Amino acid sequence: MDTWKRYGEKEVSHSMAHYLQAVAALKGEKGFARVGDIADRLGVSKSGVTSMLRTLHARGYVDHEPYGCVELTEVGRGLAERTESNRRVLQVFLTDILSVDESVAEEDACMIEHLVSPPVMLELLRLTSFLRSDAPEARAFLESFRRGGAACVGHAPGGCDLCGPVCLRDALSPMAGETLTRIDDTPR
Amino acid sequence: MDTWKRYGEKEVSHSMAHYLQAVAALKGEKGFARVGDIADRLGVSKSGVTSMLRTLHARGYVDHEPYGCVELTEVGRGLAERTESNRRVLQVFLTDILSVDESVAEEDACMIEHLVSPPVMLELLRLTSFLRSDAPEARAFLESFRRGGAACVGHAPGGCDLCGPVCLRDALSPMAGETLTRIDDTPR
DNA sequence: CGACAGTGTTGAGGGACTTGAACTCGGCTG
DNA sequence: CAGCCGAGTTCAAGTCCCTCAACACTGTCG
Repeated sequence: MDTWKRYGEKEVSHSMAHYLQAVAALKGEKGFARVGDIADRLGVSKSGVTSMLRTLHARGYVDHEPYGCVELTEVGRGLAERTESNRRVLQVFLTDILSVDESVAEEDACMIEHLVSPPVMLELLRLTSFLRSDAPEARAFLESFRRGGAACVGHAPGGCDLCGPVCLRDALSPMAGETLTRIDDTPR
Repeated sequence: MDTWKRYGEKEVSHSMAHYLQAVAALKGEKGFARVGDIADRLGVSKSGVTSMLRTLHARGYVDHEPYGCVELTEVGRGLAERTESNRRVLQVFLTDILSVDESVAEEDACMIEHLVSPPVMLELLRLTSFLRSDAPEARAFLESFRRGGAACVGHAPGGCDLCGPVCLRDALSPMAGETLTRIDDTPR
């Protein structure tokens, strides 16, 4: 099993994804993206930007002639837009459905936005939009869920069906802060 | 905005998380964890293992005297178990709720297991277990959802409420393979 | 005891990403 | 048109994680 090694073979790394998003955002906001603006926006040095642009150019994601502005290629723009959409959907799922703090949601979304595969994003989008719709099944479910629906059905010393030998709830609760208080064992 | 920079400041990196999980798994399976076993399991060189063990030891996650077996510290065991639980919950959410292919779910879970924060995991666990329970609201909702509930409510040229200026569905569909066929615009 | 096989470590080196210092480019300004 | 200044680049260096090659340890068997 070496699924885990594919981590380094992702189309874009976390850094790359954010450089691409920065370029796209600057183009949108000011019409052009310069090295210094990218550096400021990302909080990195200009030399770091130059060198990352070299990498991104080598991969065919940006065009950048020395001392000039940065342009996204078709592929680069697609990646930037996809990452941005992923982030947005994740953020909405985390805040609106899971009711997690805005700031936590933002951070988590930012961490994983570039790692979630298209099929998963597509289904997550569908789930989120359905849950946010006014379909009666959705409203009924969400209401129950928000009132404190199940956690760890089947929870028992030595293992629950979902989280395995060491209950996730037990492992997580001490670190989850106030969220903890909403969890209890009484399902439905 | 430099949330994105905290990526490198996570408690454990992707690699570390998998080394810790490997040690925990080997201890569980054979009672002890040796350098070579860890290397085989992860598909890395033994020297890589030695050097990572040095790093993990420096952080207080493992004990390892030269030429001896590897032991997890309390903290290390906690991290390994938490990551493992995260993976399991994510996997179940992806396969059972989002109905994503087993292999895709496995890969995605593996990519993000160490990045998702405890409050999010806790709520995701609650959502997943509630949706899998036999509560009537859950069954009704899931049934509708599986029949093809909404995607991109509000979808319109130029932007949908959820996925932003560039619709996630449009960006994703060409790459999502067969999943695509299950998506259409007709909500409920 | 002593050599061998298996196991583990060290060390040199590489790729990705970052920084800071020093240098270059290009356009304003006096 | 000379000088200056802001913007961008190059270069050396550092960190993380990995590899391969060479060396060191350990336990077993003759």
